Parts: sequence; C-alpha cells; structure tokens
Amino acid sequence: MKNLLAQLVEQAIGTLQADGTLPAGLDIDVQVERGRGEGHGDFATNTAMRLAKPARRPPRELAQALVDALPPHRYVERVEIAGPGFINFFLTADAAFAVIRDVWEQGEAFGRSRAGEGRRILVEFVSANPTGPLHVGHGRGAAFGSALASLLATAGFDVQREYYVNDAGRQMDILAVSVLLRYLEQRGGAVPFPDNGYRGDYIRDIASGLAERDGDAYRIDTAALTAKLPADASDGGDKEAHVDALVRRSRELLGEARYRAVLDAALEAILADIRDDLGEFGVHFDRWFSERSLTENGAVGRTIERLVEAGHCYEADGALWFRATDFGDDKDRVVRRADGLTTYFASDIAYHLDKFERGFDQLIDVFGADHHGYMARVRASLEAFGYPADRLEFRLVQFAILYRGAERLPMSTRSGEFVTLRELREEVGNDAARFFYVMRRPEQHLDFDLELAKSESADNPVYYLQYAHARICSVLRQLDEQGLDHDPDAGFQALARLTEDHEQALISQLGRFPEVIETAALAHEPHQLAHYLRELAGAFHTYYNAHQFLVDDAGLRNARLNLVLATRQVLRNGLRVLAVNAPERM
RNA sequence: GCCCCGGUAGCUCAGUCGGAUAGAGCAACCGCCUCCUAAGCGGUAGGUCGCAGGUUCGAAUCCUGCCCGGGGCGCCA
Repeated sequence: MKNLLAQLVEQAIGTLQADGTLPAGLDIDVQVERGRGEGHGDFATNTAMRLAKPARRPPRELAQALVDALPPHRYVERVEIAGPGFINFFLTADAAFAVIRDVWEQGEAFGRSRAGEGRRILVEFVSANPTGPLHVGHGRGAAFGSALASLLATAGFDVQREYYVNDAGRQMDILAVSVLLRYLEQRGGAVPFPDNGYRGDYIRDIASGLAERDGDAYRIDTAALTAKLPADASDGGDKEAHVDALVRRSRELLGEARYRAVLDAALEAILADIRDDLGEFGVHFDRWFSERSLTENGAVGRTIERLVEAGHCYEADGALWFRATDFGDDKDRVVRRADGLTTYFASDIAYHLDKFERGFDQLIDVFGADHHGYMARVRASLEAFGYPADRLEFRLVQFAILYRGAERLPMSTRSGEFVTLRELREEVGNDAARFFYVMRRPEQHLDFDLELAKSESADNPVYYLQYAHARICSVLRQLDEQGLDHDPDAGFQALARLTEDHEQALISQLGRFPEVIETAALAHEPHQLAHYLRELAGAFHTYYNAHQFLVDDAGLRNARLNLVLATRQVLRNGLRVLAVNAPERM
C-alpha cells in the first residue's frame, strides 16, 4: 500500500515536471508513512515540504499542485493537505478489505518481499570458542543472528548462515591439556590442575568418553609431565607460562598423533554439544567454518604474503606487523608472532577475504560487544585488500543480564561456572528465551528476568502473543462445537460488514506486516518485528473482547472469521521468522 | 587517556530517512467474566527525551562540548 501511494505521488511529480511546475532532474525519494493520529488519514507524505526548497515554492502550494496532479485510484477515497504541507491519504474500505484477501491468497507467503532479490548476504553469528558450552550471552547472539537471517531471507535475500569455529590456537591446546589431565586423574595419575585450565564438569565427561573409547592409550608418565615446570599462579608463578609449559610437555610425551587425537576428541565433543544446543534452540547454520582449515590449506600464509607484497607490513621485535594505522585503526597489529605462529587476527583476515571471494554482496558479523575492538582492525585489513569497508557490517550484541525477580544473577563465578544457554532454555523454555532475546535492540543491555519469562500472565509478552494465536484456534473449535459453519467465499462477499472501529484497526495492523518485514530486514533489526507482533496481538485481543465472532448472522460471522483467520496467519508468519511456536491451545 | 554502546514516564523499553499533540508494556489507581480461554479488555494518572550550545521551516532524531552508566584498548582468542 505504501509503495502504491508512493508510485502515485511519483506520477504526480512527473506530471508537474512535464508542465514545468517542477524543475526537471530532481531526484527525490517519496516517503510515505502511516498516519498516526485521528485526523491525519491512513497514510501521509511529506513530499511537498521536501520539494519546497529545490522548487523554490511554498510547501502548501506545492502540496496543492501535487494533489491536483495525483492520478485517481480506487483505493484512495480522498486526499487532504494539512499542517505545514503534509498530504494525507484517506483510503477506501476496498483498500482495507484487499488486505484480508491478500493474506488468504498468499497464506504463508504473505509478508515475503523481493526487496533483497538477487543479493547474496552472509551472516556470521555465535562463533563462540569451542572450549565449553554456550552461555546466556551466546544465546542472545544466536537468537538475534538467526532471527536476522530468516528476516533477510523473508525479504528476498539469498542468505548464508555461518559459524566461525575458532578451532586453532593456544586455547585449543589448553583445552586438550585440561582434558588430558582429567583423563589421567581418572586413570589414577592425578596431576595438579593448572589455574588457567578449563575446569568445568564437561571436561571430565569428555575425559571419561576418551577413556571409554581408547582405554589407556594416552597414559603418560605424570612425573615426567610435571617435572621442573614453571610455578603456577597459585604457587606464586605465572599461570600463562605454567600452562604453556604443560602444553609443550604433553605434546612431547604423547607425540603429535596422540596429542592431536585428544585435542580432536575434545573439540568434536564440544562442537557436537554446541550444535545440539543450538539445534534445540531452533538455530541452524549452513556452514561451520573451521579456522584451522585456513591455516592447513595455506590461506593464512597466502594472505600474509599478499599483505607483505602490497607493502602493508613491517617487522619489529621479531614479529610481523600489519600497518593497520594506515587504514584508520588505533594501532598496528601483529599478524605473525616472534615465535613464527600466526595470530588469530591473521586467520580472521583470511576468513573475511574468503567471504568476499565467495562473492557475497554484503557481510554481517554478529559479535558480542566485548569484541568491538576488532571492528577497526578487520575493516582496516579489508581496505588494505581494496574491499569497500561498507560491505562489512558489524552488529554488536550487548550482554544479557539475568535476574530472578529483583535479584541479579552473576554472569560467571570464579570457579568458571556460568549460566548456560541450555540451563536457561530448560528453565524458561525455547520460545520465551528466543522472544526475550530478540525483543530489544541488540545494542541495548538486556535485562532478562527469568521469573517474568516463565510467568503465565499479561506481563509476559511471549504468552500474550501466543495466547492470541491459541484464542483464534479456540474460536474455530467452538465453531465446530456449536454446529456453526464458516464459508470463506461468503465471508469475502460480506467483508463490507466489517465496519467496527476494532475491525478497521485490526485490518490496518495486518496491512503493516509486509512493511514491517521489509523495514526490519533492511535495517537489520528483528526487534521491530517483535514489537509489531505484540501490537497485532493487542489489536486482536481488543477486538475479541469487544465483539463476538460466532454470531447467528451468517454473513457477519463469515466475514469476521475471515478477518480472524487472516490474523492467525499473520501471527504465524511473524512468529515463524522469530522461530517462536504458535500453539493451538494453551 | 583513546575507542564502542547506552541515557526517553516510578521500572523495562519503542520511536524508521529530521516531521504534525513524544508512544507501549509493567507497576499505581478505578472498572469489566450469564458471553468464542480473564494467560484477556477498558479507563485514569504519570515526561526538562542526561546537560549546554549549534544547524533549519521543523530536532528525542543531525553536529560540537560536557556529565553519568556499561564494555574494550595483548606477539589471547
């Protein structure tokens, strides 16, 4: 509808240009918005005010000229000029009823848009380090990223969902050693656990799985393992040096093949857990991109060479630095350390280069806000390769702060225990978790109240929405029980019977859905959809309370049921994008 | 010190590209089940849009400075 009105206005502009009222060659995008207040019509445009300056004529005069030149349309009943030069559109009843027909005809496809047609977009999200289970912070990135991806897909983009697996580097070694030590402990060879190791219970589980599968294959001499190690932090030493030495020793004693087997077992177990966790949460990826693969296939090495050849690097203190300051970063960044190992940053450049080389028009990285320091350097590296920085968008997701009523829960304790995504899902359910995560703009801190998410009351927006859907299903069940029937065709004939204000309001909400999908998708803001759905549910609940649907008057009943079923369809379509269930009864 | 995000009703938050009288939900107060699910609905009250300048027909929105809160500034990932 918005687009239709914009087209009419554009035609009017064309007419005025042809007769010389407006100068030729002005390029203005016509903005049509929904009228808010009572007297402002169904839609409004500020075009006349925006044209006033280039046309050098008063806005109200231009508005009148535009109105005079506006081609008539059966959906437009009348047009008014108001305020400083707004043009307000009042639509015919036909226009409203057309929405109900559209929903019925298009069904699940209602709301899909072609706005992104032909554009390939890659959304990278979660990408949590595979060193342990996902926590509630990752959950927000997961819910946001997947909602964004399906929103983009609904708006016609060709979307790829990707999880970057940081399966290389020091943290993997520490993980391997943590598992090895728990394994040795279980096989009777206890060794003091390093302060910097991963202490969670899942490490023990992985260790026992390893023991079950391979028996004593990884038993090594614990005395040799711990002899003359630098002191750990709790012994007054340095925890980093201690754990690094432990890694080297483990590697020597196990040999490369067995060491790798332990590491891979740990990695696979954790990745499998993450995959299951996300799957149950309704989050799926097209590709799990391994960081290690970039090192092993030489991509990282080639990337560094290219940077060097292009003159963007220098050596200092034995390390190789990328001159990121040439491209707006605060500092230059190391890509190859003095010990010869490439940094995480080097892999990340190679990964983003790979993304571009796969031909995506646009990249979106969803990161936790604590990673924001990364944006400048990654952008810098891509600019060094000649890619325009604006094709990569970072979406920073702030942390979720958990509350139980008024009590704030600690994000993580010293022992390394934190509230996991799985615990959250089990406590409040997937639907509430997803909706709460997506309800807020990602750059807002999220106060996540577990009590509220679980409450079956009006306070809880998830139930409010789902209840609207369940109520409609219940009406249909009542229809059967009361022995009444619903004839959709007759309902369409009788749409003119829908004259109540509540009906007009609900229809108007239904009509917004395609606009919301498109706007939210282009802005990369799923929360807009969440807010819209709540408003839609609100319009329905109001209507439900004000009027009876299952009336004896068959014409009115059929028409109302057509409207109510259209509402159910839109609720379903919207909830599906957010991957929240639409229950038939509650 | 530098960088990123936030500051809108008592609380939690929307507010699209600068538009018309700043909006929801909760909490508070007053009402609504003989009726398709009261997990619902109606009403009342509640505001210096952090502060100060600037830009213009018009600013919560854009620019500058400052204040407050959170996060980040490794040859970690």
